[in-house]
Amino acid sequence: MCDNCQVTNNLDSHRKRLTDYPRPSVAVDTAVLTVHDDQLCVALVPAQTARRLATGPALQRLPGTFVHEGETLADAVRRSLADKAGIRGLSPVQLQVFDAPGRDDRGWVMSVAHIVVVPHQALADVAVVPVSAAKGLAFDHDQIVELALARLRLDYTETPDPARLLGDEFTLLALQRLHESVAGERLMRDTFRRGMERKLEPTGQLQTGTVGKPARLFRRLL
Amino acid sequence: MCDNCQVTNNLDSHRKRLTDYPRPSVAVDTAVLTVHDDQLCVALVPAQTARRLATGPALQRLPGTFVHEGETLADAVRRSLADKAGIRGLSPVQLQVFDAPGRDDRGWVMSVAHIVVVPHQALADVAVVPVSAAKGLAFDHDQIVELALARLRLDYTETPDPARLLGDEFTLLALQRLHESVAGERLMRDTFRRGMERKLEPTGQLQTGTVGKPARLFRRLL
DNA sequence: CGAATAGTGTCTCTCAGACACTATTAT
DNA sequence: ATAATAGTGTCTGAGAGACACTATTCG
Repeated sequence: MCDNCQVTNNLDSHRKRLTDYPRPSVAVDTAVLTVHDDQLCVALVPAQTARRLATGPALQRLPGTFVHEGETLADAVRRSLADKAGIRGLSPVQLQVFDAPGRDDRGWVMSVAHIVVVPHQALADVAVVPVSAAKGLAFDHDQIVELALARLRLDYTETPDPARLLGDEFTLLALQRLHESVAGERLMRDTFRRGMERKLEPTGQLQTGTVGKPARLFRRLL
Repeated sequence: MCDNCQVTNNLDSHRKRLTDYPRPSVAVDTAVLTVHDDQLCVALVPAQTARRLATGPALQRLPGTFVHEGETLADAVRRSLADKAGIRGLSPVQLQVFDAPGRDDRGWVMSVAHIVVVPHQALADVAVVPVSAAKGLAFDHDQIVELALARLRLDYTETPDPARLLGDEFTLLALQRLHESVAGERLMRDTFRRGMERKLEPTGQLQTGTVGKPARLFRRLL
């Protein structure tokens, strides 16, 4: 047993040692997802890595930052996105730690992957690409996008617009279009309506100004 | 070893070096789960905290350790369990990072919670208590147990003994008893058999030496 | 034999998938 | 009127829940 870690016998000696051995840098990297033109998209920023400097072609990466002392991971996510895109009021969800030694050629860096979902308008200043085109990213960010995608799709199979991209009131058609964009495939109208209508309540109001029979507006239950 | 050197080579000059940031200590804490006497149990070790020194009553915690440089989180989990219980050949599954500032009164410590499932015989040297009795643990370890429980139960609803507690061959009754222990409740025989038999194949052999009609032995598919 | 467990059959209810039909609006 | 969308009805097949029945072993 390493005696840096065998610390439980004497608290005072351990207090000294906590900062005495090597510690990793801890970063957060965030898959910022949105829907634009019926496409599920992810925000990317330019990467500044040794590989880019050496080989030329511009690498892209997910926005991220190192965690500061006294800050939670979620706070670090919010800070990095506020700095890079001016987005606020987010609720980051933690996905997984990426800890492979050598994943970052700058040294010992662990990254805690997060997911955040925002309306497309909030991403005016950021490059956004369809998730299908987000390949070949820096570090292990391809994997993070994969994970985020799987998580988001799972959430959207169970709950009507859990990320609240549509606001509080919406029609069933708008909801279905959104869920189809997230899923990346068409959904059956009957099954979708039956499944979702149980988790919604009608507001009593109708949508106006559209072609066809006016649709009822719904609100999320609970 | 000097990680400053390997860092400075690759960094842009205008960037801060990795080691210029304050870095957290990163620990792993593991919910070691097992089934004993039809009860789902978790391994606990004595905790040595400031609170314990102040108030007297013995606190318990999940086994854990700080992560070493050049080591993955899974390796750290294996090392901590090999040291404390002599267990080997594990496949730790990562659950979640606990990062609340102040969660550890020794300083800035993040803990990556893990789950590991082992046969009860492997835990001879460790104190094991039913999960229902694992309350009031040190740090945020109550939450980790909760999470681990939810995860394990989810896995066991979908797959026959995913942790392979029963070995490679078993009867449907043994499998059902195990799944009931994990779930903490009785399961319906019909539904359980129908659901599981699709994911199993009969070995062609029968169990011997038991009361009643001899049961077929099954093996996991795939 | 009776107790205990294994394995099969079958009825009902729910729900997904699929299709058809009616209703209401804009152009 | 026609296109387009909203909403409802209904048939079918798969599967869960529930119960009953037969089969095989031990003591």
